Parts: sequence; C-alpha cells; structure tokens
Amino acid sequence: MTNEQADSAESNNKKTDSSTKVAGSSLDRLLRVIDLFTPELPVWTADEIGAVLEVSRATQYRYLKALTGAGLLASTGNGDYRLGPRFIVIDRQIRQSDPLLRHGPPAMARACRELGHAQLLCTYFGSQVICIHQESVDARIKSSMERGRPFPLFRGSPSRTILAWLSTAELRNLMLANASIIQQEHLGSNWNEFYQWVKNVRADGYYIGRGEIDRSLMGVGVPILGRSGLVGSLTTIMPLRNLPDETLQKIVATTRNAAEEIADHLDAE
Amino acid sequence: MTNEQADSAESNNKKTDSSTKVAGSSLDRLLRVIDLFTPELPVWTADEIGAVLEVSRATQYRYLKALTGAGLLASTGNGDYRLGPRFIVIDRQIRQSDPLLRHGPPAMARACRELGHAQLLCTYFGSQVICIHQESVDARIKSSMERGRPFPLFRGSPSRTILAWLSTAELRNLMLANASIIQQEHLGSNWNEFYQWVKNVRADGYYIGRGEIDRSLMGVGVPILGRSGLVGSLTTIMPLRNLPDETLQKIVATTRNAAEEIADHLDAE
DNA sequence: CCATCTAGTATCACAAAATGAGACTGCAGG
DNA sequence: CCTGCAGTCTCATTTTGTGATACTAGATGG
Repeated sequence: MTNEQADSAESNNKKTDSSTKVAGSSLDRLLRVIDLFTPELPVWTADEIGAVLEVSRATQYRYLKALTGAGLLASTGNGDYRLGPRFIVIDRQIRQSDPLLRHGPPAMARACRELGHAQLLCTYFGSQVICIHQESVDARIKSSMERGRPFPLFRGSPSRTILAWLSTAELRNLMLANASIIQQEHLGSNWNEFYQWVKNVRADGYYIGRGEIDRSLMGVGVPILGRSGLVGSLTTIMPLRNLPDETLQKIVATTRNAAEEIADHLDAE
Repeated sequence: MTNEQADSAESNNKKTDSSTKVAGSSLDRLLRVIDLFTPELPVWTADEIGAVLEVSRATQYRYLKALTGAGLLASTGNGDYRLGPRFIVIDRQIRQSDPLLRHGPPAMARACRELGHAQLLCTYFGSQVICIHQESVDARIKSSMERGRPFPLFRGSPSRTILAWLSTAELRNLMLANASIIQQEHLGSNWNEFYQWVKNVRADGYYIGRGEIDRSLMGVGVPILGRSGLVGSLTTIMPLRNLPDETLQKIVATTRNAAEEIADHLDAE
C-alpha cells in the first residue's frame, strides 16, 4: 500500500525537475514520454513534454502525433494529454489470451473459500514481478494489491518465491546486476550465499514473508511449475500473526494444491 | 462477442501476409510493432517482426530492445516476444486515477440491482469508444463486453449515445472523415441528415439500439454530462425483446438517474 | 463580428542519427 | 567439442529526423 514504487530508480514528482536527463536515441526518447505519466502527474501539456525532452516544438508534436496515433496517449481536446485507450484495450487482450487467467481464478477462489484471507497470482514478466489476479474474501487487502500491481523483485513473498525458482543462469545475471540490493535485502552478500538462500527455499518448497511489503501482512508463496518450468507464483496473504506450525502447514498445503492444480491445467492445454 | 474488430481497417491473420505495407517514419514503424500482437497472433519471433517491418536484423533488435526496455514487449526467454507488463501496470494506473471509476461502479451496481440485466460505462477516448467498466447481474452478457472492449464508433448504443453528444465541431470532422460509414449505418447521407439524427437523439435524451452489436441484445444509452461537457455514456444492456413503452421508460429513467448521479459526483470533485 | 490567443501543422535546408551488412559473443544442447 | 541460435557490436553510408520559422484553424472574448 505504501512504498509501491520504492524501487523505481528515479521518481520525478515535479514537471520542472530538470535533473531528469533525457538522453538516448529518438526511439528511446519517444518511449520515455510514456514514463512521464505517473499517478501523481497523469496529465501533461504538449509544451511541458517538449520542455522535459528538450526538443523543439515541431518535434514534440511529432512525438505526440505518433503516440496518440498508436493510442498510447490521448489528447483531452484542450491541449492536455494523458495515457491512451490502448493500455486498457491491450490489458483486456492479454487477459483473454493468458491461460493463467483461465485456470487461476477458479482454483484461487476455492482455496480462498477454504482458507479465508486472499491470494495473489503473480508472474515474472520482463524482469518485473506483477500481480495478474487477486482473489479475496478479506476486504482489508482488497484495494492495494490487485492486477497490475508491480512488486520489487527482491522483496515480498510473491517475488521471492519466483526468484527462488528462476534458472541458475538468470539468477547469476541478477546477482551481477543487483548485488547491492540483494545484500541489503539480506539474501546474501555474494553468489554462494545468495544461491544457498535459493536452494534453501527450493528445499522448503515455499516461501513465507512477514511484513515485507505491508507491515501488517504476511504471505505464503509457492511456485507454479509447469512442464516447461516456472510460470509464476501463488501467494496466500493474511494478517501478520504468530501461527502454530500446524496451521501454517495447512496453509502451505492448500496453497500448493491450488498451484499444482493450475499447473496441471496449463500442461493439459 | 462476434464482430469485435469488424471495423479495424486491416486485420492481418497471417504473419506471412506481405500485403501489409509498413511505411512511415521510424517512430511510426516502431510503434506499429505493437499492432502485430493480436489475439490471434500473440507471440512473434524477432525475425518474423523484422520480416514484416522489412528492416535489417540489427534494426529489428534495436526496436525490440527499445520496446522491451519500455515494458511494452517482453521476451519469453527463447526468442519469442509478446506484449509486455507495462500494459497491465498502466491499466491499473488509469483505473486508480479515473474519477469515473470511483463513482461509476456504485451507481451502476444500484441501478443493476433495480433493473436486473447489465450496464456498460463507456468513454470516448482518442476517437475510440471503449468500455471502462461493466456491472452485471446477467451472466449471459458477462464475458463479452468487459473493460477494454472497443466499440465501433458508429454502431451500438454506447457509441451512438456518445456520438449524439459530441460537439458540433467534432461531429463535422467525423462526417468529413467517415461519410461513407455514416451512410452505411443509416445515420445520414450528408451533413444535414446526420446532424438531424444527432438533434433527434439529443431531444429524446437517450438512444435505444437493438441488435446493433450482438443480435440478441438491446441497449439503452444515456450520456454522462458533467459541467464541462460530455464525459461518457452509460448503457443498460438486456436481451432483445419488445418491451411495453412504460417498461422502457422506467429503464430510461433509472439509467438516466444513475448517469446524473455519476455526473454530480464528478462535478463535486 | 472582428481581434486575439492557443493548439497544432507545413516547409525546408542541414546535421544528426538511424540504417544495413556482416562479424562477433555467449549460451544451450547434442 | 561442435553446431545453431539469440542477441550485440562496429562502422561507413545516407536516410530522415530535426529546429527555426511561418502558417492555419478553431476557440474565446469583448
């Protein structure tokens, strides 16, 4: 709920923030226009965009034309621009063609009815972990973690569960690129320690995170493992408490059953 | 459910379809890569993309790098590409900052409880009409028209309701650009006839469409008119039947009340 | 109804930057 | 160890994106 973009590199909350250097090829510059539209600043004028990109008026309109033409931006009619309809349309398209969303929700609903609480279905998607479906019978969790919520790669049960089942090659690349974050998160200060952490989680078959994302919640994550490897993670979310081991094992078992059911359906397709 | 992309200009169902000329600036070419990913063809290899764009291998990878960097595309690891996580994340961002979605659903839920059936909340978004929320108590309608569903501009109650309340200037532009479609749809074969149609709908205060999108359904649409003009349309969807005028008027009244409630909330913000 | 303002477009010469060809890397599987 | 494949790099060429400026169209307002 709180530190949603805690790990986003640079958060420009001011349109006048000139510290944001916009370099790179024109293709990159074009696409970086999309980054400007944040929850805090959802509306930009053409001139504001041109100023940030440091391009001429002609070019700023060329960019806007290309982006609005693709539906990624939309003019509100009076010179303001906001994110376009394409995002909404394509999200639906992804929803409809995603087999995880065909088989996930029913299994999750059943598990939630059994356990109470809520469940998150997440995938590793372009080196991001994002939630693609939430099933809930607990209103407290409802609003904060629904579809589209990005999670920091190295924190929270959904992410760490996925992390633990990535291929060795991918893990090595992540270590190389994120050594300091991995250390900060106490996942290991070198490759051996990190890989040991991974092997421990794999041996357990699940990961339990306490208060990693939301101080007052805990999550029990299990991997969804299809025939061809890791597909995503399924996490049961509940208020942070000290649970008897027996209760915890029941939650793990139910969550794992749901994950296996989903995986079986995927493999059957 | 059926002719969803009936009005999309060119639908390339084959990757080998070389009739799709990809011209324009490199910015346009870059963005047109996104168009390749359809529900029928959700996965493309790098080489297929390069072939369609008629660019060199180096360039095809440059494009892919830019797009995956922006999260608009994602590699599946083995050389295949699909649409990226950004669409899911930004759809959520739009959902969260859209005042229509704060105030629409409650009012729609109440109206649906009163009327049965289902309701669609649609907006005019970059010269497209798309559904941004669906409320339903009728399972038959459920799956086909949810958030993200695009509607042809000149057909269906959601679109035509919006159409009828666009500004005269916008209508004139639409007429100039779409005269033949407008005629085909029997909305008028010249500006005067078309504008007369608009004025008639406005005088009624609502639009009833029968079987325009789905043969077996009808829709009662009313505009959502905020202080600053048209915001969207609210449409009650139900099985196509001959209803007594009195019943119809009740539906119109309830739908209009919901729309006005939503508009009032928007103006109050 | 005319003046004025703003959003957006058109033109064009020029320099920047995208391009293609092909060599190269690094990894996976046999 | 070899082969094949995904993706990157280099570099010379020239395409094409660029800025300055002038322009149009439509809205606003007295």
